[in-house]
Amino acid sequence: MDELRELLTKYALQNAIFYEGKANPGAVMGKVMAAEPELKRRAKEVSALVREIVSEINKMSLEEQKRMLEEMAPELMERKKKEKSHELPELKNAENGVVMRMAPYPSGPLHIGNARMAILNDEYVKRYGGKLFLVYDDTIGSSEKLPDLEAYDLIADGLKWLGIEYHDVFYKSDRIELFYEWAERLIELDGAYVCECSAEELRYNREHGIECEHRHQSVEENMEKWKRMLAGDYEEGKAILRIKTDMKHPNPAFRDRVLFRISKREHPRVGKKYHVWPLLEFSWAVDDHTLGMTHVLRGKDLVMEDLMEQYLWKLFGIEGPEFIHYGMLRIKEAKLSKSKSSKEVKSGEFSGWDDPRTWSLQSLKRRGIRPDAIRSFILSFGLSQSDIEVPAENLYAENRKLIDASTPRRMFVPDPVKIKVKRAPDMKEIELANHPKEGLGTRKIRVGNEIWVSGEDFKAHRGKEIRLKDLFNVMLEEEAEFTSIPNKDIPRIQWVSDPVDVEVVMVDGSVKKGLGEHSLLDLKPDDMVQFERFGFVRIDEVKENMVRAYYAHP
RNA sequence: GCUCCCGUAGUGUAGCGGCCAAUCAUGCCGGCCUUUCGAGCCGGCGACUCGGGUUCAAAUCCCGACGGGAGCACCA
Repeated sequence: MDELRELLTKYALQNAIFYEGKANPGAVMGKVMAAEPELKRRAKEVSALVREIVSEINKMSLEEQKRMLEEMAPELMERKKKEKSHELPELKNAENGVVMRMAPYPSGPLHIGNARMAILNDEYVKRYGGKLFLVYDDTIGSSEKLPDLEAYDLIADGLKWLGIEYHDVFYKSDRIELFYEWAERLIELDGAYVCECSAEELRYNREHGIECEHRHQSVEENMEKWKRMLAGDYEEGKAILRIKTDMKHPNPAFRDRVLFRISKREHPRVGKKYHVWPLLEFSWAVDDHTLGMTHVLRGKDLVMEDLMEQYLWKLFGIEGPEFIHYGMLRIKEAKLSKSKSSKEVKSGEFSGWDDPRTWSLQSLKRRGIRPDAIRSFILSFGLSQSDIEVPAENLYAENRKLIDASTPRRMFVPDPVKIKVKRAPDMKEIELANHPKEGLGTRKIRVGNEIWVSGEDFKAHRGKEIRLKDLFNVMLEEEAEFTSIPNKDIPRIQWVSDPVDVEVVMVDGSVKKGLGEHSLLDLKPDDMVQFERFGFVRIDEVKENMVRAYYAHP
């Protein structure tokens, strides 16, 4: 047997014994090519030979095949498992370090969608070394999207909590004059013009590829009108600075976009100092260059902005960073709109920026979700460009992994129903473990004549024998008959005696009221507990006879 | 309508010409364990959108269809 024939036979035998005695020529071929890449040049010849050998081998019994392989190449008898890592993909041109940025708009706190932007940046800067900047993208916005002074701190708090390390902070609102300088350069390059069309005209012209009269103004005329814009000679909406691209550009979104517009609204940081404000594309074209960015991570909704920035850099003759996009992420249970939440918070409909319905980082913190859980959750999406909708369950699973072992168990009964146990044995106090597996100590529970169970359990098991978990068995009624003490294989339900009032703020903002065991009063805010058969909660407030908690997840 | 992006199990995700008869997580189902419907352990279910092409070889490359998303704001 020649060398090639022997090699092919080994792999064919291996494939056959892995798959019930029947080898597949394609699969064998693949293995062979992977093992001996230099055979690729003789692929046709090899392929024919494999077919021939496989058909021979498939005539043999599985036993014969095994014997033969054992003789020829025993090392191939075992299946090897391949290890795979699930890391973020490499960035191009990042070997010498990176400079990256996070650019939140301060209209509210970061929500879990914004956390993706922050975490991805943080991961890459830590991987390659370099700098990460926080750049508040606080231009004047729009009437639907207003910058808000308290949002600056909410954002910084959220980043800190997430463990994002950044090296410097910038404010767009401090850089307006820099943008003016670059605007004038652009006008001088005849790359932009002042347009006095109305928003409607502009939209119409853009849709139909029509050039308006202003497009043909001279550089001098444009400069003069620009100066008048800065001087305040125009009212809002009466003049804008537009880039000159091509009104017939196949992509309507690319046609002569607006670079600066007039807004006389008051800005929360700089007041009425400026009334000519840049738009995102222009300010970033300048800043991505002047701040020395190497890579920019942004959502897929901003691809047009890449093109505009690149177009501007070319006009200016400067270089800019690489852009990397990720797809749109939605949490199924959350409606990720900052402006909507903002209204509900301001109106008092929500309890604040940490109301669970906002899905802000603050709200997740209040529910007892760990920042590390958010990080693994976010990293599980990688850098994919698909638009995805993920159930919050995935986040909860990550969090559960982190907290389960260290979280004590307690009993809690929502919508309690009081029962009296007749002829109950005299048990003044019992001692229960805080966790079924981990050594988290014990606590004592005083047992009185009156016992409460949850309304739901009462309804479901009324008239039947149930076990009050860790206590004894009863026929479940308002006047419950004691039956026995030893554990039985019947439904086990939670109960409380010597109770304290408990309120649990649920994810939808509603409040679940019930009773919990007395030992809850020993807890402190931020402690996590699992209410058995109810879910994990974070203790938010402990008063004399009342405990308030936030629901985390099942 | 135009432009761009994306289509791998229920949901996400890895893979990016042969080692894929496809990874991992989550979910679901079953078993064990357990005085929680939790956790753990074991086992199972479940996917390359479709049609052409290139190639000895396609989830992977090319073309087309279909499906989803984003942009076309004087928002970011």
